[in-house]
Amino acid sequence: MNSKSHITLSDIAKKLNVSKVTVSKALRGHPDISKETTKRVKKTAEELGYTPNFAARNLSSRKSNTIGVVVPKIAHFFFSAIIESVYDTAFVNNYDIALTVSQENAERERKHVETLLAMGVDGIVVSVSQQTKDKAIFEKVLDRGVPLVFMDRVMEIKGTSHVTVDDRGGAFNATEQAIKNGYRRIAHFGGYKEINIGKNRYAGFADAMKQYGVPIDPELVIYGGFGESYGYEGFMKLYHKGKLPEFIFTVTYPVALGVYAAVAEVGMKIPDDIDIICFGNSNISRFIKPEMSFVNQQTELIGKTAIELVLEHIRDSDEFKPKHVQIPTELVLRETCVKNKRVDAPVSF
Amino acid sequence: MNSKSHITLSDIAKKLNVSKVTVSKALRGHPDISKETTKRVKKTAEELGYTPNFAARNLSSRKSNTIGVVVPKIAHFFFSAIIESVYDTAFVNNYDIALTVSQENAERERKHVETLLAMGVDGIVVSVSQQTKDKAIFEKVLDRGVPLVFMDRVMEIKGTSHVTVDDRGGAFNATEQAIKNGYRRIAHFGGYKEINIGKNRYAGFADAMKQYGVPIDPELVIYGGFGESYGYEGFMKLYHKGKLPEFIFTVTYPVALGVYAAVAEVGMKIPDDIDIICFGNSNISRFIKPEMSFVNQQTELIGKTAIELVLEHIRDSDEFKPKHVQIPTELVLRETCVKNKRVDAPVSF
DNA sequence: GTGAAAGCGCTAACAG
DNA sequence: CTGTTAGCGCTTTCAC
Repeated sequence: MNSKSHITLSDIAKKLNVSKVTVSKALRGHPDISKETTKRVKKTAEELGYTPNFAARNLSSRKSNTIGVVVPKIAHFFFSAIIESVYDTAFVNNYDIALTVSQENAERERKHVETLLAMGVDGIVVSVSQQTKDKAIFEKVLDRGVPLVFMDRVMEIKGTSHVTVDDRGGAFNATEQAIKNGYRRIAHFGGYKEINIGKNRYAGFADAMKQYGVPIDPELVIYGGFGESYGYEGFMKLYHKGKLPEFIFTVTYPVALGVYAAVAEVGMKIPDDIDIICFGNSNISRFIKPEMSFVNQQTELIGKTAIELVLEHIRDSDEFKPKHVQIPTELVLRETCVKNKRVDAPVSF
Repeated sequence: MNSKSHITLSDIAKKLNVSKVTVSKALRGHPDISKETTKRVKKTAEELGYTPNFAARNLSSRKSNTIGVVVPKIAHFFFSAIIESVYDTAFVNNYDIALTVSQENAERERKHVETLLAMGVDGIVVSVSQQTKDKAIFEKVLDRGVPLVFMDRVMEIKGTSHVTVDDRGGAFNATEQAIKNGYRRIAHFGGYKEINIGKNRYAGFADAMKQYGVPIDPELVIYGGFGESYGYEGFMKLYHKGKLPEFIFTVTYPVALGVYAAVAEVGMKIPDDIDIICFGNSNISRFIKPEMSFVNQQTELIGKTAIELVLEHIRDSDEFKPKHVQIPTELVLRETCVKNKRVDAPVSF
């Protein structure tokens, strides 16, 4: 704000010879006010170039019409896709978004939540950082009576809603697909096992291996992170050990991309020399050859659902019971994980 | 907000037998207040779980400590990288960011700017949508005395600062590199020519072609958009026409990625059958083989500079003269655009 | 259908 | 160093 004098409700009121209250109500389309007056008010507001003052509005109404969001990262397809959907969903519902980025840092996350509270947001949506252990700040949110929804990366706290992906089921399907193609030496690049998605995707992998009686080789289960470099390094480690698997199931698309690069570097070919599938997707996957098969996690739906859940909670704040929504996955087959490995000795179940 | 009663300044004041003002000042570390009192105040604030009310603070101080940002898209590396840097820079300066997304829609952009004004942000940073023609909303921002900075995609409006990339110079360097490698039939996939970056990158391309006396074949200059699909379609169009160039210079990394996919599909090889370079980069480029050479536009620096410029303007609102900062580019050579096309007939200049 | 009074929680300006 | 007074611009009763 600055020196320039602003037009306020009173200015409009004066000009129209009505009270502030009438103007305020008219501007918000309150049914108290006659169509006639409402029209006149809106017209002069327009003419005068009136801009409402949200700080004043929020202070007196004790609502902000804003949903606070905390994500660990932006510059990664998974999150940026979710965020875009979060913004779109808020937009159609006439809500604003206050977005903050923790950069995978728990302390920064805590500060951001404090800020959102101070801003008086009507609800908060969080995807926690990799570090986050302490629940205190989230309990503070609940204490304040602010609806809280976790998205993808969750904390188990009573009173909060969750939107998660069916990680275990999706991982099961991917692994099963590999097994049905005849693969037996199957590796899993799992990200971080401390985080729910790492844990659950491993579980789905293990489920499938067990169900089909395929042994898990612990040396082929590799952790380290969710980014490209971990895929690259993981592959190289196995390669240099001389312990290459026939197949790799990765916890994220970026990890798989790292594997692509490593495989190319050592002069091997996907899917003939080593085959692969991943959990998740990317906007560019259509343009990376061979086009990878993947477990689709419907990012758009995740963001949309999270926002709709907070809104539901906000609007229904007495009745609302926290919900745990699980977004189903879809196995999408492209050019990897589609050929039968052992043509000479087909397996059937 | 909700039923739960909040702790306010008065509560702390009462408990400590001082006035609200003292508490307010102490909490903000105002030098008026003694160390002793400040300490006590902060301690009880902590104990009581005090959360400041920004709406009240903003209303009374007429500042929001927030910078509004409008970008056309999030789920694209270029913007998400800038946004991350915008957030980081604001964070170290103790400012909040109010981010909005226009989705390349001028009307939505206008609404978002109105919202930011209503929120009373202290400054605004905008990267305009592809559609934007009307300057009115931005002039309104200036009218209100709110500092305005354009970032990458700019509008020519007096009183605003600009952060742009040296598009023309970078495009020149890329094209020159191709020419020096012996290429003559050079195509340019240029995005949209209506937008400054499309215009300027073409200009740099044309500069180089002219300077080295290489004719531009109009059929090899293709427009359509900044995304992958335009690269794919552009290549296919030329391919089916039987008018393939030796070399393509693309306006963005995604466009080049589309070309990669198309080239692979028709069974050709980069860089041997057709060579390429692009303007811009992506977080995944290291993992796409052959690794593309590119014009680096230092996304991080763009976001950082934009925020620093608004802050400078905000802090110095009388003295400040709008600045036009141009971020230099760097030609980064990897595995494309590095071999001399005509080994038998080397060219020199 | 309209308006008067009161106050949201905080900070600015000044006085002591 | 501390406190008093006033008011930011709006919405919420509740009376008319």
